[in-house]
Amino acid sequence: MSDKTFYITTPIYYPSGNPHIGHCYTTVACDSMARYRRMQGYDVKFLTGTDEHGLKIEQKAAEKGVTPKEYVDEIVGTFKNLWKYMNVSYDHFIRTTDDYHVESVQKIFKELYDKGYIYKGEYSGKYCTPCESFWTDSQLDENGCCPECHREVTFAKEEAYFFKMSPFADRIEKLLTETDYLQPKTRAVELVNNFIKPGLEDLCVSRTTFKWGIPVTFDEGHVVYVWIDALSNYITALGYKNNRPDEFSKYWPADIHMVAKDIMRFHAIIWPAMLMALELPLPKHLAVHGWITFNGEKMSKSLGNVVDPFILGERYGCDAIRYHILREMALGSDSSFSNEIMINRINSDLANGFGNLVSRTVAMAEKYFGGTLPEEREEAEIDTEFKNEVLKTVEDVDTAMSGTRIKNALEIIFKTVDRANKYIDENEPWKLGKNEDKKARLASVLYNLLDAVRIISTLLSPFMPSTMPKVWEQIGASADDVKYEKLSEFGVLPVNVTVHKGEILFPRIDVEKEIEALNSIIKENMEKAQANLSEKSSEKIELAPEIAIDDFAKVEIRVAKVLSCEKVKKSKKLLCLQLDDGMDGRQVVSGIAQYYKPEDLIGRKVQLIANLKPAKLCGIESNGMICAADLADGGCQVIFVDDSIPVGAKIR
RNA sequence: CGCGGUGUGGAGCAGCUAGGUAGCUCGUCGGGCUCAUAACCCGAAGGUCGUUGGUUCAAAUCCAGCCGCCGCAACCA
Repeated sequence: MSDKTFYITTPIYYPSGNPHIGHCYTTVACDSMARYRRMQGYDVKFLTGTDEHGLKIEQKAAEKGVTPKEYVDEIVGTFKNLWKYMNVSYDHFIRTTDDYHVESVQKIFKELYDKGYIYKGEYSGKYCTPCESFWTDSQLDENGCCPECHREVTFAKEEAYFFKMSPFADRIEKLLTETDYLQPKTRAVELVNNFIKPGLEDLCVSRTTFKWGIPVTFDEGHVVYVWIDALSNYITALGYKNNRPDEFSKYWPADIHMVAKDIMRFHAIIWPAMLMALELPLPKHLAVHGWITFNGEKMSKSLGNVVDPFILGERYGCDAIRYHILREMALGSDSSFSNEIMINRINSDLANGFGNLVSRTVAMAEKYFGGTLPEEREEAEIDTEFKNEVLKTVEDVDTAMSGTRIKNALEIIFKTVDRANKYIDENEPWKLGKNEDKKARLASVLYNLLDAVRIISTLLSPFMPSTMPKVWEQIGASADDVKYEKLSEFGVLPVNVTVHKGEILFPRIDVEKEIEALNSIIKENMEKAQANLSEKSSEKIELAPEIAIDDFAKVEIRVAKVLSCEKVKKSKKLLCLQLDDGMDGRQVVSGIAQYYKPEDLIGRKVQLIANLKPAKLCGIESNGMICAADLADGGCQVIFVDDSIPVGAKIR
């Protein structure tokens, strides 16, 4: 093994549900980076895993009537199966329930406490007693109630441990703005402006409201909250402060943490702060990629618009799925996945481009030479140019991969595939084949093509590891021929190489037929999801605690008429309504902009909670609220009042 | 006036840092070829580079304003 090391990680995924193509995205990208570096001779450590603690898992397990551990064990199994299926070559799979991880986290927590970075304080906020949960204001539902059970919340305090972030603010800002830690860097400004400039708040790192977590060793009742538990997996997996073999000194700091943009913040700010507090070196790069949107919509499990990666893989082969994922992936921006884009991509690049190149080259070697090339050769001037272009790809790919630009690397390789197809036309081997005098020239052309395929397929092997060995078999390349060191020259395959025509690598897909098939699968899924939703909502109606008539009398509901209505600028959800309430008129802000246009409301009569304490939303005063019903699909419908009822009438 | 990004032929994008013939992939049309997975190769059509103004001999590129879209933050009383 080389002394050059390469440590790359995926986030650890939260096993509250089965994995989907979004998880594949990050994991397959890391896998191709890991395989690429391994091929180059690096001593690679590739880590993935699952983040298994927390309230949500505890609750889901309770719903199913199993222990949290039993619950996650099952889902972790499906993650591992998917990675196996997608040919993901992780070196270690960490689970935050693993003993060594628990041990390390407890030590890390204690160390931070001893160093004075963690202190005991009070966590205060809106608390829902039945759910035993704290909620921030933004998590509450539209009535200011618990988002889980929709009961009233109370203001409460509990003891909690906090991690001091402020001492690290300056260093983190520099890390983000002055180094190339963050890829792409455009997001640095966003982070600095939104979080660092307003002042970093101390982070709550323990909870007493649930049990399913790592206990704080020196204070019974407290469990370590997600941050320290989950983020530290990147070092506990290396044996940091536990009895696993010490790989920490070898692999740390990590070369790349790859994450999706939704968890960028934690890896860009909190994780560096933790490492600074522990006085450990910082990771070299944080590669942030965008979301996947499917058919233009955000992917959503509850909507059911996600096609299961297993099903896609079964239809087109896992390498085709891997290729599509990697080819569309870009750091920073979102990528839109649609069945049509995917199928067209597979057809044009893999079937027509690469697959067909291999097929026609091998077929000609068989047709003209019975499979084994003769040794007589005749090189031409045109060959040098071709060879140089092919060899150039190797360095270009390396440049792209060094910047984690996987998509770019694939673009470069496929440009060379096109070049090779063109080389065939330039030489018209089918004409050479008809002329006995030209056999030596023909042998040279075919040899150059086979050797070019050797280089191309070797470069592609980190991205499509299942298919490339089949290519090597077809072009008669030995394991030794496809080593990375041999990519810098032509003439590696044996002079009298023997080819073996095999099965079609990437069959062409019938676009219309497949899209129809996939759409019906999606439709079925969505119907199932809908059915699930309505089933759940009908089962789960649970009333809020009983109230007395006096309590109800406290609420004053009156009929009001909407005089005018406009969107609150700079907000997505808010409409600002001017109401005739039978008194002096009033202004109410309501979060229904996504469901109603201003003109839909003007002139209509609505129910107004008239004695609600005024509040400011986005800087605009709101005096009361409008009654609306929540719909099962997450939408909302205003309760309009019959026009015959006069404005100001009291409702009870 | 919260912060940031983006707007380029039908679609998706590159080019903009260091101004000077507008480029790539897919699609469309025409031609060629027949070794190959109805694949491959060549050619063509198609763009006032969001809009208005400014700087300059010269602006997709620099500056200012406006419009549209997206993301983050805020926010569902």
